[in-house]
Amino acid sequence: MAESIKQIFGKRKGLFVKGSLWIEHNEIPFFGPGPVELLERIEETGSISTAARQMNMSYKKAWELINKLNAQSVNPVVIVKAGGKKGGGSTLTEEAHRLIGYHRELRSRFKTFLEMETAHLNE
Amino acid sequence: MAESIKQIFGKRKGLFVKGSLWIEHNEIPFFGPGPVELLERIEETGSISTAARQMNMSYKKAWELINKLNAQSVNPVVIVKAGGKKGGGSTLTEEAHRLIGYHRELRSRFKTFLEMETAHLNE
DNA sequence: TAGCGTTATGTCTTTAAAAATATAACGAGG
DNA sequence: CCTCGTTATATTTTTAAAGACATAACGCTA
Repeated sequence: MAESIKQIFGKRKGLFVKGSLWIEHNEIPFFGPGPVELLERIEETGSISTAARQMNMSYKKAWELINKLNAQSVNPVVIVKAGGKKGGGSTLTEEAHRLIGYHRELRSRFKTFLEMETAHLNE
Repeated sequence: MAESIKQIFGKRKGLFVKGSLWIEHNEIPFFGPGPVELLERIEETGSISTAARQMNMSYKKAWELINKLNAQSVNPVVIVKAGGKKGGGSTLTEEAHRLIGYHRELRSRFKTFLEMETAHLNE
């Protein structure tokens, strides 16, 4: 079956099954690969702005992501403080750590799925 | 594990794992859900333009999709004829049928994957 | 050869998303 | 009470995608 597909393209290489994955809460998509990396970097740096800089993301976009994330969960996922020592900063809550861990596993399973489908496609 | 995630959101319902899937050939994405439906409707109607109309898609966009599809495969997937009886028309080749069938199966497996992950997420 | 419905393209406008820019609030520490 | 780096937010500009419009080519049929 699959080998009859790949020969449509002639070449052996360069045929992949790709995809993207996210979580939706009440119809609102809220957790793709971007937010996860942002959370991880916030944990490392303790700052939304430097985390965003590292990812080459505008502070505004990062802040909006965090804001949305906090709004959709019962308890905030990132606790933020403006002003004070070193100007302020942000730290992750337990919920954030759980989300990161879960998403890592989910993405790993998805990666396996895509690799299997790609292998199947290339016979 | 998963139940400790869902309680972050408080509510029981409305939590889904969603995703999208496509095939890439030489880094170029070329086959998502849109093109499949277009192919199916071309088969039914024998015409790109009426197929596009049915999907509420502009003829131009439909034509670009078909063009790209034909360009990336060794043999054309849709054979098109301008002018002639009834003004012309389009028919699918064997390759198109194989693509449609394969894609249907692929999407079915993906659907199962998403449903399993959603169930797992909601415990 | 005129008419018809389709394929084939170019261009222009509209819309939406992203990026850039600017500015204010915050609050501990010097 | 001033500075500093961060969070918070509004406004403008740029860019990209989609859509709308217009027009020509095609070739069978009458």
